[in-house]
Amino acid sequence: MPATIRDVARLAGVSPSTVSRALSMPGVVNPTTRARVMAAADTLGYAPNKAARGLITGRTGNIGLVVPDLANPFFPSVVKGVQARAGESDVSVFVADSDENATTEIGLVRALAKQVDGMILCSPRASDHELIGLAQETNVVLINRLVEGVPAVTFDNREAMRLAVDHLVALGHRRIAWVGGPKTSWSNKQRMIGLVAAANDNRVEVAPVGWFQPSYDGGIAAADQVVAKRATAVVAYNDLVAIGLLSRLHARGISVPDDLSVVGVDDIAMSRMAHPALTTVRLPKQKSGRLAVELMLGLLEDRDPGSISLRATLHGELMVRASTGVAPDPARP
Amino acid sequence: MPATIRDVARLAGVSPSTVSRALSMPGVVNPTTRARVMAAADTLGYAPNKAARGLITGRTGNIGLVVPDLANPFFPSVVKGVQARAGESDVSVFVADSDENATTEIGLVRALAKQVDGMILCSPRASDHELIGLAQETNVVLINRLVEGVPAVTFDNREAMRLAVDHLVALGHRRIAWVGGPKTSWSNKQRMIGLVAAANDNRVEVAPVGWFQPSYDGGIAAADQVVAKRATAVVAYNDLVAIGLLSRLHARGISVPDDLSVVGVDDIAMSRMAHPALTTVRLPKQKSGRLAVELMLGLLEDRDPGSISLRATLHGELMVRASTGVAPDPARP
DNA sequence: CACAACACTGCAACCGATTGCAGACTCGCC
DNA sequence: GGCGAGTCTGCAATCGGTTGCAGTGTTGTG
Repeated sequence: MPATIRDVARLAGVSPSTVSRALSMPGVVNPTTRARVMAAADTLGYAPNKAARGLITGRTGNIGLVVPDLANPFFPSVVKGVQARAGESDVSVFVADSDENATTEIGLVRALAKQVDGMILCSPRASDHELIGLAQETNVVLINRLVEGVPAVTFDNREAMRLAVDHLVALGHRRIAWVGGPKTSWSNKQRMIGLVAAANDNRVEVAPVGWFQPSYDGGIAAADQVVAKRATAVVAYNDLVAIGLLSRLHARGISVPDDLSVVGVDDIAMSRMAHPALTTVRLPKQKSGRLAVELMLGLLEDRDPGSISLRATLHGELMVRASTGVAPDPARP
Repeated sequence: MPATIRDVARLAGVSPSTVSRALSMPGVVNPTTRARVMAAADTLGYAPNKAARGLITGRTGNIGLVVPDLANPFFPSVVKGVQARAGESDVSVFVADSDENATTEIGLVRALAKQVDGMILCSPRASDHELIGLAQETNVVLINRLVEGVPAVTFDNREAMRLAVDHLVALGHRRIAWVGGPKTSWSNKQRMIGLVAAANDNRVEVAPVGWFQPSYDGGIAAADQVVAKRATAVVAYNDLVAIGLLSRLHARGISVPDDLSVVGVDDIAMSRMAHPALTTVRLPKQKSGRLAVELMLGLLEDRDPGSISLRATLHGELMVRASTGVAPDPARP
């Protein structure tokens, strides 16, 4: 139904090859002819079929993006960053949601791989081994995950946790509970390590509470254990968990921040809407998406590995809001 | 780099055509041969190139989905529904975010149209005219928008508003404020009409407050005008707006639901996390996505229009939570 | 045993684009 | 006028598949 290159060629009275050249290699074709072709293409509303072009050039002008869960507000921000940067270079983005499932994730990559020039995987759930496998089948850029030899954009998790801890220490907290995310999550591990390191440097205690779903309900589930730890502050794996905590703490009549300070990580939109508004470490989510696309474009540009940077690390920023305050006076039980 | 049909053919010692048939028309090929082909395909990890197949069959096995804003929690739910249903039929989904921009939206559809069998547009921002245009260029299914002659899945907005109004009336409210969404939004119009109709039937007043961004900030912006309307209840265009209202009302010391009851529409995840938890009309978001895919598959199956249903209407469900209560006693100022 | 019917399989064309190569034409210069 | 260089254009092959048609081999029947 839509116009093909042959339709344009016929209307312009030239061969398809000339149309192709007129459109993608200006200068090599006679200006007069070119104008005629352009006019014809215009009246027919012609747009080249990217898939067909991809067959022969090996470049589709598309990239794929897989995220674990679009319902987690962290990811849409990344998606927006990716789409924005991709749009600037005229590449289309195919987004897919893996439902937090490693198998689905791999399946999606395989299904999309042939139709795109490369895949960006955000917080992938697959194993290092599987990711390395994918990376040699197709161009892969990771976000929020570090795997040997695979280009990646990551957040400086150690630094992020240091920001959180320094803030709490400055408020007089000496014992900090930690509500972990999924046990197998790479970023969870990084954050845990960062937290412990920052706590040690400050000579304050860390009380780990275990591993929870990175969701509101995960926070709800963790809250009572947090209280039992008798810490004066708690750092959660991410904002969603922190907001779950806030909710359950409120229900139990525990005052935040008077009895307990709460800190999250991510700074999703919901965090400033929470009661009290959540203190958190803002991660540059959109920027991570933009950067991932840039790495990808670099990968595609020169196949020569080593000539471009394969790593980018982004820094977080502490957003102090109402969920943190000075530690309760220990003299006052 | 990845295996082609020719590689498989060579390994199995047959021609490419046989491989093609073995894979997609079982029964027409000798079981022994078929087994050999399957084995070869397996060892090579062969998967047909959908784009190439699409060239000749006219079917790519992909569908596109455009939403206005992935950061609005309403849309990811729809996306998940679409992906789930599509996955069951082995079709891949390409998701794109139009940034609430009609021009971007159209551009995305055009860019994707050639690489997919059809496009699902959720809450499109484009004009009826433009949508009709798109619908004759490619297969289009709409969600949450009704346009003459274009297949669509919609929510019963009138009924939704009636549920909200009946609930409030039962609680004794006689004057209901209405915080509208974007002026040009189709669903906003429908909800406004539904609200007024339900109010008239119940002989209660409606006090419209104007049009606002369908976001948290939109709710914040509307709150003071709502208060000035001296209504005892307010219905917001959607939950995001309602939650914004809650926040600003709280800041002003207005008690919800004692002074003012608040009702939203959508039932996004955030609504039950709000303080107080938001009473709202739940719309079956995932289901709308699933259904849209089903309409699309029907469209693709038989090109014969008229043989399949082109319309589906989904019903909402009232979720009573803590943000609504009995109307304050008018005798007690 | 001859011949028809049938089940499989391969050849070749095609989908919509790109591109190496060669042919046609123009132009300039001797 | 003839020749070489240079510019532009078209032919045909190709990408990875699918499919109509024809050809081969096997089987069944008279």
